[in-house]
Amino acid sequence: MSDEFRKNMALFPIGIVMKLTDLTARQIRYYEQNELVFPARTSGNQRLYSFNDVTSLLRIKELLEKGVNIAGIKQMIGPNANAHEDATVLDDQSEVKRKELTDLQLHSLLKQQLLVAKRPGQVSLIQGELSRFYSN
DNA sequence: CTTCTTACA
DNA sequence: TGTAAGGA
Repeated sequence: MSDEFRKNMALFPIGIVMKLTDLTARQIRYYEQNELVFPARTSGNQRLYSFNDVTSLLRIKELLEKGVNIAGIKQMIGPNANAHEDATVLDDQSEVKRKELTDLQLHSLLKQQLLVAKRPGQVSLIQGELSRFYSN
């Protein structure tokens, strides 16, 4: 029940989100304009994204690549953001989709840890191991 | 150096 | 979407 809290904690700036999602700052801000994501702001007006925001962006990216437009995505995000195939053009098996989402979160988590450990000084216990799985 | 907004190609 | 400009 407190896990949700951490997932909703506004933690990373747009630069990190760019690496995590492979989206440009332009795109990320654009999606925000269209109310697809709602990042928090720092006192200095800097955007801060939560884990959930990153996950949302990854999902948005997915849908966009499948040919769904902003308006379409907007409609299927608020109400029931869970596994739903709008019978029209979406083709996912609820079971498979759920696993993919979990994997994306895991992927983000690992990358996040890598990034956090990169700055301070090479004092990470997992640095070596994880480095072999990610190019960034 | 990173991010922000606005505006134009 | 990309990118330049001008400020924080």
